[in-house]
This record gives sequence, structure tokens and C-alpha cells, in this order.
Amino acid sequence: MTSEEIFKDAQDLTAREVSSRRVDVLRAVANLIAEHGIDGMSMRQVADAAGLSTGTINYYFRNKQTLIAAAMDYVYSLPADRDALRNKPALEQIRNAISIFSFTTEGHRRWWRFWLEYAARAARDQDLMDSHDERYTRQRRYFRALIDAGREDRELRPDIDVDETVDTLLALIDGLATHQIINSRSVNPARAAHLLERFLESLTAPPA
Amino acid sequence: MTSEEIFKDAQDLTAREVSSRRVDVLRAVANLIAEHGIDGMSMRQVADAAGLSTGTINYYFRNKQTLIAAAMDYVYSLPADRDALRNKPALEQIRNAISIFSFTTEGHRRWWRFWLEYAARAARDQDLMDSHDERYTRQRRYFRALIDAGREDRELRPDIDVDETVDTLLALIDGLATHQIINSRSVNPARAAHLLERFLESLTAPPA
Amino acid sequence: MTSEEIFKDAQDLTAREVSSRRVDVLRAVANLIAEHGIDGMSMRQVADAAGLSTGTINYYFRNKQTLIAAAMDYVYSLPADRDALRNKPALEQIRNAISIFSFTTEGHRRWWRFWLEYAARAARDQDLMDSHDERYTRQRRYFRALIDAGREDRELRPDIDVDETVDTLLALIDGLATHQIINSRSVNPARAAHLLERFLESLTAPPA
Amino acid sequence: MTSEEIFKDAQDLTAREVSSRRVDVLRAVANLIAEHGIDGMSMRQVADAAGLSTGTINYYFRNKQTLIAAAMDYVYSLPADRDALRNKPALEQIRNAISIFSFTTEGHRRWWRFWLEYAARAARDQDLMDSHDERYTRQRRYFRALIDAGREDRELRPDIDVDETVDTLLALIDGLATHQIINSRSVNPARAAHLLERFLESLTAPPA
DNA sequence: AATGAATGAGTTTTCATTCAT
DNA sequence: GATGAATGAAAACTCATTCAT
Repeated sequence: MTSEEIFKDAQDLTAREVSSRRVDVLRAVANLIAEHGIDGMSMRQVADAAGLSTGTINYYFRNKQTLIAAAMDYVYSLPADRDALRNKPALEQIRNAISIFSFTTEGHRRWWRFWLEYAARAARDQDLMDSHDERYTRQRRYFRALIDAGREDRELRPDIDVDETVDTLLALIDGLATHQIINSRSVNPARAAHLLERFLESLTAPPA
Repeated sequence: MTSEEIFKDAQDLTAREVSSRRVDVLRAVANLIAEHGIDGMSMRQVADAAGLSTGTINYYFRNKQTLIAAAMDYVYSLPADRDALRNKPALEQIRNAISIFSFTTEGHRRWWRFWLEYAARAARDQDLMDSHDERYTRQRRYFRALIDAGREDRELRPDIDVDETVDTLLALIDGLATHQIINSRSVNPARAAHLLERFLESLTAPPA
Repeated sequence: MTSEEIFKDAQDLTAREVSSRRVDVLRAVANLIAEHGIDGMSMRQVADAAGLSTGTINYYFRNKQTLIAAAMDYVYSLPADRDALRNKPALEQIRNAISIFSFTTEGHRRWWRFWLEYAARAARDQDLMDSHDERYTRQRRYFRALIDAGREDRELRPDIDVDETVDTLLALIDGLATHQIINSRSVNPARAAHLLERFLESLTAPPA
Repeated sequence: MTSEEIFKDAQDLTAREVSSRRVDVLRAVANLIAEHGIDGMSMRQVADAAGLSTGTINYYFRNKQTLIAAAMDYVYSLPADRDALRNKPALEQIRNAISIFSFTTEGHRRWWRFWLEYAARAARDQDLMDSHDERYTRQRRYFRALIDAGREDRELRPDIDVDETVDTLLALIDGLATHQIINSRSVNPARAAHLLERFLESLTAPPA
């Protein structure tokens, strides 16, 4: 499942697939957080959105904090269709990986609002911060491998510093996403995509 | 007053300047938001921190929402000591402007935590978003002028696209700041500063 | 104020004396605990009984635990009219002190039900236990002085061990009170009073 | 089974005797009440402690109230090993009967905490009060017989009033037990045992 | 201008109880 | 017989806001 599927409207979900109650709840939480923020989301809203009683929500998940942590985990546990591209050129894989973070659908917008809310909360919550750091490390490793491969394939310039490139790229992605959300008049999806593409270009080998 | 002065410890403040009660409150709010988040900050906390009663807080500012908007405005109303550098080389001015966003002091950390909280809230509040967009536009204009100047002075490469450079730079700054906050184990201040410096280097004219 | 005044019916109170809101609440709590037990008393009941809102109760007292502790303190803070008897014979003072613990009025019954509830809770709450122990120590000291005086005045037998007498007497009082409450069919007030009187008799000097 | 066996640690129990599920539950309830109080004990705790589901607890016993009443009955249904002492001197039998109420083991402490909780609840529950009164009557009868025998055997003074002695003794026992629990700093087990012993001494015939 | 007591709606959470399996 | 998911009412507590002083 991709983030788009998580953040699509609730009513579309039950029809298509048989999902456990637990997942229904987490999906509802993700959408509610994207829409109202963590503190703006009440347990009653969760219960209503999931079609359960508040008692049941607290029966499954011990309390709101645990519920939110679980929702975070769930949202970030995108199995990703990366394997399908395994034999494609590295640059294509990078572009694909990046595209996941674009703003092409409403689902994407919700994902990023969720992410922003998460980030703001994690800034004050050591546990969330730790688990986020872990995910970031994985993401970093993944992009590092891609860029490494791209460099060896001569798709990317041989003189780039891989680690620096990864960290800069990931910061750029998050920064552009944030700007798209809160400076949406100044930075629109097309603009953000263009800037990212320009950054990628700066990494490709110049015509000898 | 710079952001550092807003977010330094409260006791340091009263000594230096005579400030109106209103400003005391706003400063208290800014620090409380950085520490507890918007929803995590109660009006009573504000009152206590400002040495006033809750009644008075609501008397000055109509309600919490207005108070927060005022605090946002206040924090972003940094007069900035940019003029002092007016005659320095453009690159130095850029470096100085960027340094304001670094993480060298605890005040800086608080500033970014405030910013993150602000961003998350603005994502769901059109009014905040609008006023933020306005500020972003001003910031953009300022950096644009600097980079323009730098290009004309041949400090920067003549082939860079100024608008793209500004947007990329600002996104990078925000992205790196976010990472420093929530991926603090992976991205520390020195690393972030280094990556920004590397980005600047990529803008300088290569030795012919 | 004596325990009888604390535990009389609420409506009688407001008429007679001007009492602070705080005391109104504590009196309501004492009566509610006597009637429903600590866990059986809800904050809403307290609020209703005191003619305030739940918010106000939590505004005065930080939470239920603090409220209960305050109620305990209040109930036990009987100024007592002991001084009035200062010059009377020791035995008369003892009899008077004991009579406070008798069951002559409904107020007394409530007082003992409150005490029993308190004791049960204190058995599991170190803080309550500590403060109770302190009160017990004071009570012990008071009776010790009385019995000492009685022995010196030759009202009481010279061969009694004062400490043992005090501890036995106080245990007997509490035991008889408990029996009157929960074995009310077997042990009634008159019986309990008689048994206490017999115990006192055993302390008086036998006719030489 | 004696009270000591009910209140000893759970793991020791299963080994020795084969007991029905019902009894397992009641034992768990007794211990939970001693530890957390009646209202502090949840049905889920009972289920967990008994290794059953909440559904099963409510299936065996109709509801919490019934369960608690059953637990009370169970705890008080001590067959007692009194018969073993049938031919011993009355005073020895009395001392033995009293020793059951001492505080020599952790099991005893739990028993008394249970008793205190029971008493507090019975003070507000006519049904519990009635069944307790019945037990008290039995206990009274038992001690009456012992003291009667002791008097006839000339172990005890002939001039004591048997009924008064019984009621005083039982009140003293309960009072001392309560004091040991909630005034544990002032009244320890050794002290309580000593005071009881002194009371017994006052009943024995003085050397002519 | 300033207070802080008072409010009451709203929140999270607990828990005895039910019931389909 | 036995389960445990699900309930919904009730609990304690919070908090922005009001208002008499």
C-alpha cells in the first residue's frame, strides 16, 4: 500500500479491501491528524471515523499516545513498490523514489500535512524522535545505495560526495514539501518538482 | 531585536530593555509554544509566565487564537541587523543571513521549534498561511537581491538562475533545520552548516 | 467546631454561620464520604452538594486526592472544647474526651463511618497513613497527660502503666466504634458506653 | 484452610491442592481487595489473576457485587483448627484463637487489610452488615464458651463478667489490628501482642 | 486597567457488563 | 462452558473564557 491509499477518503476504503479493524482505525487516525492536527483530533472523532466506540479504541490501543505512535508507524510502513524498479537505471529509481514525495494528489498533500504535524510533535517527544530517526536512517541508506549505484554507472558525476548528496537531497525534499504546504502561493507542485529536477541535473555527469 | 533575544531566557530580558506588558506576554507565548506546542500551552501558563492574571491576558488579546497570531507576528517582526552589512560583499551578507538560521544557540533551537509548530498550524489555518506567505515573499526578495548582487560582482557564477537558487536555498535551510530538530542524531548543526556551505560553494564561480 | 457540626445536614449549615466556600466543600466531602465512601463519591456529587461546578472544585483543590486529604485534615481539626474542662478532675476530663467518640447522635455515626473509610484508604496510602499517625501521636499524648494527672491525683490506681493504658483505651475505643457500625445489632451505643465505663472502672483505685 | 493459606502468595497455592476454578477466583479477589481495595479492583484484574477471561468471571459470578459477596463469604469460611486444641486448658485455647488475629505474617497483614476494607463497605451495605453480624455472633459464642470454661477451671478470675469480657476482648483485637495497619509506626505487632497479653493477665486469678 | 473566582463544555480514560462465536 | 471484542456510561480533570469587583 502506498501513502496515496492510506490517505484517500475513508468511505472508499471499506469497499475495496477487507482490512482488519486495527488498520481501519490507524487509517482514520492518519487522516484526522492530517486534517486537524494531533491535539485537534479527539478520541471520539477517531471512534466515529472508525465506526467504533471510544471504549473500543482504548481497548485496542492503550491510550491516545500509543495510538498516535501506532499511526505514525503505520503511515511510514509503506511496503513501496521499489523492488519493481530494481533493474532500472539508478537515476530513474531516484526520480521514482522522489516522486513519492511529490504533491500530485490530494493524498500526497495529506501525507505531508501529517508529516509536518508529526515533525512538530517529534520535536518535543523523545520517543517519536527516536523512532523517526530510525526511519530517517533507513531512508538515507536507501538513497545512498541508489546514488552510489548511479555514480558507478556513470549516470551521476564521479566527483560528488555521496553522503552530502543524500543529506542535501533529503533536506531539499522536506524543505520543498513544507514550502508547498505553507507557502503554497509561492511554491506550487510544479515549481517544487522543477527545482528538484534541477538539483538532480546538477548531479549528472556534464557532457565531456 | 533578533530572534535570539526573543528566545533567550526570560530573566535576562527585563534587565536590558523597558518593554510593554504586551511584549512580555508575546515573548512568553513564543517560548511556551517552542517548548510545549500551541495546544500544549495553556492561557494560565501564559499568565504565570508573564506575571499577569488570565483575565488580563484575555483583556489585552481577545482570545487565545488572537494571542497566538500576535505572537507569530511578533516573532517574525525581526528588524534584523542587515543594514550594518550593507557595504560588505554579497557572499558575506548571504552567509550572515543564513547564519541567523543556524543552530548555534539554544535560542536558535527554540526559534526553529517555534517555526515548526507554526508551520504545522499554518498548514491548517488559511489566515496564518497567508501571513506566512507574505513573509516568505519578503524573505525571497531579500535573498534575491543579495544573489543578484553577488552575481553581478562575479562572486557567484553568472550562469545560475537567481529565482531557482533562492527557492532552493530557502527550502534547503528549512529542510536542514527540520532535520536538525527531529533527526538530531543524524544531522547535527556542524553537518548542516557544512552542507549549506557546500551549496554556496556550488554557486561560486569556478576558477577559470 | 465539633464533629457533630461538621456532619450535620448540609442545609442546616448555610443559615447559621458564614463560612468560606472552601469549608463548605470540605464539609460536603466529609458527609459524602461518610455516606458513599471515597470511591463512591464523585467530583460531581461534591460540586452539586457544595453548589459549585466541577471546574471550581478542581480549581480550589488540585484534584480528588488533594481534596480528600484536605477533607481528612478538616474533619480532624476539631478545636475541641477541652480547655473548658481544664480544672476539672482528670477522670471527668477523660470521660468527656471519650464521649466525643460515642454514638449519641447521627453526626457521630457519620463521623465513625468517615473514620472507617479513612482507615481503609490509609491502609493503602502511605501519605494518609503518615498524617494519620501524626494525629494518633497527638491524641496519645493528650490521653497520656490526662491519665498521668489522674494517677497523681489518686483518682486512678497508682500501679497502672500509663502507656499501656492509653494504647489499650484508644484501641478499645476504635474497636468498639467499628463494632457499633458493622455489628450494630450486637453492639449498640449503650453497650459500648457501658464497656468503656467498665474499663475506666478497672483503672480507678480500689477502696483500700 | 486458614486465612493464612488464603492470603499467601498465589504461586504457592497451585502446588499443594487441587482447587476448583471458583475458589481460584475467590482467592484472587481476596488478595486483590487486600491490596487495592474493593473499588480499586477491576474485573479485568480478577480475570488476569485467576487466569480466566472477564467473560468467564461474569459467567461464574453474576456480576462484581455478587463476586465480592462470595469472596467475603469465602474468606470468612475458615474451618479453623480449633478442634485440635479441644482438650487443652482454656487459656491456651484463648491465646491460640487470638494469635490467629496477630500480625506475624504478611498473610495476616493482608487479612486485616481485607477485613478493614470489608468493614468500611459493610458500613454502607445492609446485606454485608447482616452477614457480618451473623459471623460476629458465632465468634462471640465461641469466645464465650472458652472464657466460661476458663472461669470454671479457675484459670480466670471468678468475678469477671463473661459477656463483657468477650465484647471487650473482641473490640480490643479489632482496634489493635486497625492501629497496627494505619498507625504502624506507633503500634507494631509486638506491642499489640503485649497489650493483648496484659489484658489476658488482668483476667487471670490474682495470687491469693 | 486588572483581577481571579467561577464556569461548563469538552477531553481522555476506565470499567462492569454483554453477547456473538 | 468459555471467550474476548465491543460497548457506553461515567469518571476525573482541563481549559478558554466570562464577569463581578
